[in-house]
Amino acid sequence: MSSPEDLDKTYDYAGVEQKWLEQWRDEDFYFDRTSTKPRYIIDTPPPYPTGRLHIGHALNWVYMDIIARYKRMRGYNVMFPQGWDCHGLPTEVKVEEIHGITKNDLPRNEFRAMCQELTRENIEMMRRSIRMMGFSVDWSNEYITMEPEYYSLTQASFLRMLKSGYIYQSDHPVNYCTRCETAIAFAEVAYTENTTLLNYFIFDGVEIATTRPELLGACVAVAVHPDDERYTSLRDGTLTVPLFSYQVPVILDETVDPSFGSGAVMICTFGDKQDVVWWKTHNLDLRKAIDHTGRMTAICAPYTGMKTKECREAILAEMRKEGILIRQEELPQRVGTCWRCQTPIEILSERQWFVKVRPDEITDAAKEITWFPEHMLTRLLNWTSQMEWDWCISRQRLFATPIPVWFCTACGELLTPDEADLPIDPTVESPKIPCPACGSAEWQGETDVLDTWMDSSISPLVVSGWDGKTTPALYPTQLRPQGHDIIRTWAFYTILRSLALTGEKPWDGILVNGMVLGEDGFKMSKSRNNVISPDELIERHGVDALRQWAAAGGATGSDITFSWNDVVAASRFQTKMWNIVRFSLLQIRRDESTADPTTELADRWLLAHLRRTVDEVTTALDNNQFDRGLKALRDFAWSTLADNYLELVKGRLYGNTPSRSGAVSTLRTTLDTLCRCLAPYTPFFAAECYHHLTGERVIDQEWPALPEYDEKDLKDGDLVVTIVSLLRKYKHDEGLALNAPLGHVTIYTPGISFDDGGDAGRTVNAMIDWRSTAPNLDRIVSGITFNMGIIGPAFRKQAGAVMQAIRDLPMETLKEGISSVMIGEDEIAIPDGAYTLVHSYAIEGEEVDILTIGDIFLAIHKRA
RNA sequence: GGGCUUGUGGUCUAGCUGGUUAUGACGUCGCCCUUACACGGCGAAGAUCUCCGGUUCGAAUCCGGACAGGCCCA
Repeated sequence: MSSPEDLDKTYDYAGVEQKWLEQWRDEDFYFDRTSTKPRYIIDTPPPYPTGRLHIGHALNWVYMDIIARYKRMRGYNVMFPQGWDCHGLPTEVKVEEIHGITKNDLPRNEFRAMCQELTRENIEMMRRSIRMMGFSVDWSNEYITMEPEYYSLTQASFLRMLKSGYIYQSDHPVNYCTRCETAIAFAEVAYTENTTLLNYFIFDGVEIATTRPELLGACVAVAVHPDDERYTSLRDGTLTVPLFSYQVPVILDETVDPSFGSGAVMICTFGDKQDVVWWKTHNLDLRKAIDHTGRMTAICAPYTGMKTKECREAILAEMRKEGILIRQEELPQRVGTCWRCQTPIEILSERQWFVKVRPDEITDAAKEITWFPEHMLTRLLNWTSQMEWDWCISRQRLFATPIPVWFCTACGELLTPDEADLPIDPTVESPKIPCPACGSAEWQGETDVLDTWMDSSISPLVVSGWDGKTTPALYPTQLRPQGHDIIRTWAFYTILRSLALTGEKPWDGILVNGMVLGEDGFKMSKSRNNVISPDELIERHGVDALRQWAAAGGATGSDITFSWNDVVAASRFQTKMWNIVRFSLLQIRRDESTADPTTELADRWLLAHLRRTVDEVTTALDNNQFDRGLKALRDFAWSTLADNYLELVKGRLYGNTPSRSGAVSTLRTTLDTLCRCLAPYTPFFAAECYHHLTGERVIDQEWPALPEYDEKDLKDGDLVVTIVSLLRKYKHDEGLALNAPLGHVTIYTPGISFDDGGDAGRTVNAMIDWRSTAPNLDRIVSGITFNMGIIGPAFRKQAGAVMQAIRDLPMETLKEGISSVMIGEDEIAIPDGAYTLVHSYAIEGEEVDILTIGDIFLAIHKRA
């Protein structure tokens, strides 16, 4: 224990945080694979290594770290691993930018190496941030998806799902980004609003409206509604595509909206998702008009090689020339764009790899998982139930996990590697065997790579120690913490993959955090200039203040509006708490007695409240209600302990009575307990205080377990506190200083006899006489109030009538007390406590001021 | 257009399995530098709980509708 003189007057968060960062060892937070304690594995979200941790990460990691630290104190063997989800386009783009190249300028492997190098640098920067924030990460279980140990597992998972029929390849329309030159999944499509032109033109005599005239060369049919009488004559016939002069069938389909445009729709492969549906149901031809670089193909001659936009203008110009363009209207629309680069997506038909989506399996598993908050489950269920296409997992990129298969150049036979040989890059390595089907020795490696979600969706398996084959003994994990923005992606894919690979759910629970909004209430964005960086916050108020903000800024799961106020309040709480510790240490240090401490009512009362607070915090943390727990602790420390208890016992602490050490020992227990409870929230602050108090490390302590308390101590203590506060208010109203002598006060507590050990009198500087009898005063009933909590349930519909009947009784009757009341012919019993009489007092004899709390009277004798 | 969600003093926020006086913070006003803390203490003012309707003896809380915001999607 240190001497109080060592404690600075104000809490130096920067110094303290630095000190404990140096003190904690990585080993302190390791998961013990040999332990017999119950396990608690957190499936930490692996961030994309941009090099910067943003405030949303901070929120997410604070939740996890609170849980990790709390569970350790509760006796769990906790794994809080850190992963890095490396692959993806942003890094490719960044590398191109840094080196002034495009990825096709150099060999695949050289480009990948550049991506890896940048990623390693970024990971290192983010590691430093995570360490600086004191997150108790288990670095012995770190994983990096681009490293061979990890992506060989990604490849193994691919091969297993290929074997079990979950993965197949097929020619199928996919969402395609022509800038990134890759297929993307629906989950990666973002939608933006804009206005486009709806062009009306004559299509072989029929008026047709289209927003995509550039796809005219990809037209494969014209569709009309079967009941549309305007087009009866066209049924079963064909039309000639203008400008391109080839025949397309006219088809009938109920889903055509006759009121949109002219009621005739041109179907192209593919203008939108609806085209795909019609194309499939009517078995239409496939005409590929756009290639994967976004240029028009040979079938679009003479527009071949043009970008879609140029082609659109050219075709419209040609239509005008031909005189078939009738008019153009503005049309608001939502355009699907690539979520990474905002380029409008095209729907192209390509040979791609797919994972089968089995919505029922996923739905069932999702329901077995405990969702915090519960309603987030609905989002996943809604998304799952409306899945129309399977998940396209192949990408035409470079920095990603290679798809580990080869094709025979002679016969097209597919060959997969032995799992023992993973990881492999099929574009670099070749099989040593000839083709089992045709005997050819020429192999072509698959150049497509895997969607990054294929990497990250096995994270719970990997941290549980998956060998690529059998379900790990530590599976499933206990908790997946993540944001609600990626429920349809990461949560969805992880459940799907877990079921495909193990048949089990990946986690027992999922904790979904909200987004952090800027101070203006909008999503943080550079363009709004409302971005707050964690660094800025830490610089100004320290890590613990940031953590308090994250924990208490809002209810778990809801979006949290950033507020400097909350951060400042957090930092003030630390100062307050620090001063409580300083003051207490001064008192503890003066404690020379070795005898058993004499406890007073106030001491027992404080411990009762402490126990209740611990219970509240425990329940809150067990239910991921971080804000509730922290608020309970702040309220207890500031109000109950500092403003009430310390004020009550100061008199004892300053004196030398035998009950002094009772107060000291109470303070010791209370601060010890408070530090432990604060440890998950503000680990640096708690560590520092605890060290001063006990000389030990709070991270080595167990969660507090306090004895049961006596309800009477709680009630009587509350009464003393109320009395003190009433007397303070009285002083305030009388214009007296709070420490001014108040003279003589008689307190009548009829039926209750208790001993406050003189604490109340010393606190308000008065001589207090406690009487367990009613005072000898004349009193007049001046009104009545009803306790609806009793009246309501007891009388239901009759409540109003009962209250009126009681009000109608003569004051004299009420004064004597009633047990029943007549309503019409019926006698109705009135339960105890159903009403309270409001009194005024007639003062006789000595002139006293009267204060009342219920039936308790405080008589203040104006002269001592 | 659909699904989910939110709407509480000047600002942010808790409560929302219905029950006396609606939580806390910041801000505002008054008094107090009482030997831990003025980043403090003691008090005060400030809310028709978005609006309308319903259920109920009783609604911030449950139901329906409107308006507004957010997220996800068509």
